[in-house]
Amino acid sequence: MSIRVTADDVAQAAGVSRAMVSRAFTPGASVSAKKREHVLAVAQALGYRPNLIARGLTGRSTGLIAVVAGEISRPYEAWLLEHLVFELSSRGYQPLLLPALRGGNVTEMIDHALAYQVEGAIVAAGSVSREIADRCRASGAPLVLIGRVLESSGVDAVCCDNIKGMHLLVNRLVQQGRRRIAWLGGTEDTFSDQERRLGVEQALSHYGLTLMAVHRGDFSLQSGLNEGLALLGAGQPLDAIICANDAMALGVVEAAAQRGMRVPDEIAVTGFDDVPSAAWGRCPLTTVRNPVQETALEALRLLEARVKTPTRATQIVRVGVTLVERVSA
Amino acid sequence: MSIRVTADDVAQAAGVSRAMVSRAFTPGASVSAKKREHVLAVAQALGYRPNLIARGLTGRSTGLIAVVAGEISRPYEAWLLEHLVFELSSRGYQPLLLPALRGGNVTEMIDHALAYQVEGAIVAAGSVSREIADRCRASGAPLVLIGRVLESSGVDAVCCDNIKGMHLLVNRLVQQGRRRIAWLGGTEDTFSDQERRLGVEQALSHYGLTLMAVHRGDFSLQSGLNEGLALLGAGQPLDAIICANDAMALGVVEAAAQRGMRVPDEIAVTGFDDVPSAAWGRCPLTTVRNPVQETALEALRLLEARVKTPTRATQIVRVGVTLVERVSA
DNA sequence: TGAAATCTTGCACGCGCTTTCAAAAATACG
DNA sequence: CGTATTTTTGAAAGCGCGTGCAAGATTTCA
Repeated sequence: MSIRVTADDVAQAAGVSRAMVSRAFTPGASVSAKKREHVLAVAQALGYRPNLIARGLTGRSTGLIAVVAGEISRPYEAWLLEHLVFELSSRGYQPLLLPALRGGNVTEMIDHALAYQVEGAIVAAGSVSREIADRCRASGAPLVLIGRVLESSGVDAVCCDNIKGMHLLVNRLVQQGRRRIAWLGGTEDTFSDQERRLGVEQALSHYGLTLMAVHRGDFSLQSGLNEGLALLGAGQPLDAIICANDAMALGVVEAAAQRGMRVPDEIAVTGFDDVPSAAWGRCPLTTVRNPVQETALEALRLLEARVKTPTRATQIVRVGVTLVERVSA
Repeated sequence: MSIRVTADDVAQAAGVSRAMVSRAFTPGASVSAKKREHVLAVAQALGYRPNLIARGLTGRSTGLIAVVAGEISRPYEAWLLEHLVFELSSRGYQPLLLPALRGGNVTEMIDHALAYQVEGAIVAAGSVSREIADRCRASGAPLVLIGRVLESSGVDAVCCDNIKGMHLLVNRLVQQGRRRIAWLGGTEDTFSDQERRLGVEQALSHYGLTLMAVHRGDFSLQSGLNEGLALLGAGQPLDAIICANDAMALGVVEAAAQRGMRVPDEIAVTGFDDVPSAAWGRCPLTTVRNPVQETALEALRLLEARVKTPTRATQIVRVGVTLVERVSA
């Protein structure tokens, strides 16, 4: 078997022209059924598959979609990525995975991916500049954002309803009689962090309340533990800590245990996302369900819609959230 | 700005031939420094980047590497994938992510990736047939296996020392005086499952012991809980449960809590891999550290070495493991 | 059976790029 | 200053594929 079998080899072996081979692999092309079958059989025997790279060159689609994901080892990102990749490849696309390096330049990564003639890009990490959005548009590769919205920039996005989610959580806490509430935020300059905090403050002010303390972590379990210890040791009597995501909430639960405080009796802790591990462990989390599958689906829908109609109006989809009541609050 | 700027456009704008543009972008090519600079400047201004798809067609490398990962939402797979992707892209490769669907055909996926002229494939999930290994070789795209070994088939692989890991664990349990030991295995037909179980039985027989019970889960937390409840409720007095991975061990810890049994006093539980979450929660796991970063690095080294020397002898790298002593055993 | 309509097929071109080759320019050396 | 050597450059030939076009084969219909 040769190192690389091309359409020419198949044509020769099947006694037809090279064009016929190409047509045999193109559904709906003008070939007699008999000949197509024959060509396909020969191709099979020779182990031939059309070179998708070469095909992409002729103007036909490459099927490549760039996916920029955050730190995959974090539960939410991993969960989302899994759905994204699954949906993508079951639709015949190939995900080109770009890591959003710490402090790494998403712009540069997308730029690089563009050189592979990707048909589109799904960005679920880092922050995108208007500039890169324009580059994508110029290349005809639509951009879809997940979990972040680039205002008034013509970029489609899908994002859960952070504000409503936090309203649900705050309502519950207040109804439980909690009044001394602290906020543990995530990485600064993060869209989710900003919207979620806004949601908390809105809901609180509706009850005439304000945050008693504000700390900031980096969305990781470890930072949840650290900041949790700090919050609970500050001498200020709190009765609830609202965290910007589940991982940090889990860390805070741990911190409470280390401080000998009972959750939820002495202190309530809430998360956000409802990642799989939120339901487990010492204290199952009361949290907000962020529907990943629906998110992934919507992102693809947006992408395909824009490929089909590049000029359609920018669309920002807000997927719905629901309160998940477990034991931590 | 045109929808797609090509080398021709740049050549025209810079007043040189298209070949010059190509050379300007090829390090070490024969171009005068002055002209290269000029061309690069014009290219920059026009927003030109060489089309990597077209470049790949000319026989130069595409830089694409297929990565087949398992269920990304599982901690170990996510952790490994993160390292893999990071190392890959910091070396200038682009990971093409292929999901190993449940019951999905790894063969078919790789076959598809081959059509993208990938330079190699790293398989960390599913099981590969000899057949697909041959196809890869024929295409000149080396295959590297992670965590699984395809005996006598000329496929390079990197895999941790499962046997030794289990010896370490069993030694510790026995030294603690535990004798009534059960095994909770993972998905059947899995290389890790088989080797790890073998390791346990070897070590046990060295002490003249045998397993008191054998159950099987699917490497998930949930199955750990289910089987843990079953094992602990079977009426048979156990003093240790050795699990095939951390996730199941965490589930068993949970099961013990539900049964009102104290870990490690009444029952010891051990994991394998030392995923980040193993150190957390109600009962930090005593486990075996599976060095992911080293694994990822070795896999790339193997890949590159074989690309460079296709005929080199098959190499199977066993990365070392260490015992991580925490509280669960 | 013959002409018109319909399929089927092969040729040749182009996608955007790299690279060989030979010609042209620049440099070296006597 | 002339020739030998080296460097720089452009023309052209692919890489593997899809597709428009026109010629050839087949079918249809009168």
